[in-house]
Amino acid sequence: MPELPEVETIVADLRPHLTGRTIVRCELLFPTIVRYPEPEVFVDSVAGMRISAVTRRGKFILMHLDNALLLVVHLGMTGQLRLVDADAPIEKHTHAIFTLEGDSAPPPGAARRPPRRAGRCLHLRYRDPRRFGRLLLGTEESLLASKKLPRLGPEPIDPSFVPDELYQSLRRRRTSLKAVLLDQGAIAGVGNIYADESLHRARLRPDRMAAGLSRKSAQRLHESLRDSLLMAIKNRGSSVDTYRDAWGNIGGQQEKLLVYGRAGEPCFTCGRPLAMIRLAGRSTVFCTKCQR
DNA sequence: TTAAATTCCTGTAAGC
DNA sequence: TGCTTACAGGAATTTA
Repeated sequence: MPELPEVETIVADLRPHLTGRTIVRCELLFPTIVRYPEPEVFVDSVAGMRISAVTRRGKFILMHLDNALLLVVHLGMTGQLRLVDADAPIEKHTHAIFTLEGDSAPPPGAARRPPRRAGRCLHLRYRDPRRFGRLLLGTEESLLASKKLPRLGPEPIDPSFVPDELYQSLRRRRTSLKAVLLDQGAIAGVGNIYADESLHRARLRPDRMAAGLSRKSAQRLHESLRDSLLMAIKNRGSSVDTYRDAWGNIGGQQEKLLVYGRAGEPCFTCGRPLAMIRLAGRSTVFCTKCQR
């Protein structure tokens, strides 16, 4: 599942190859993947637009276009954004194809080159077997006003996100720690993998009430959350399901996960089998001995 | 107002 | 072997 580290990896990969390029046209093979505006308007509006920047907010990929327009991509569970040669075979479940202006010169400072040959058109393709993802287009104001882009909490890896901010958002909530971590309005970008990982690192039970957590424990959670996310970014994300980077490669963090996907297996710290419960509608794995 | 439950969707794996 | 069924989950929507 693409969470903050996976989305960050894709954005960092795409940025040098998309910045400054123009979208020649857009083709929707599955129009309802566009949630706003109407698909026909979307297709007409992106054509001819230049991409001035590529950024991330929570799990959203933001492509900044002319006229303050944002082309927004949310990958949902199985969404993939790939940069490929225009003549590459179209994979099953490809829902949108953006043809980019041809330019044989690779962008300066490109760490990884996409698989393309000089003089060929590039495609940015969106595929998503489970179709939980979505595409949006609009100004930030219009997307927020229409509630297509939700109000998001602070970025957990931003230096401005301090322990006290986490403490304050936890103490207001009468639900589990896990539920708050998954709430995008509380903290942006955390999903099921890194919620479980950071709670384990912080030695906190996921079903503990958020309100009532001590300042000291909140500080520990703040640190482990940042550590989990930054380490995953360093390892280019977790490919536990279908996640692939912009070139179709898997990440490396799945090899290093402490609890996610390891229910019944021994805890790396104490050896006790990891427990699994259901919290906030999600399977939740933790150690009953190490996490209190 | 807030929290919990439901819904969407398809590939995969378990069970018979 | 082949079919059926349960499960995975992000977030919008609905219900409590």
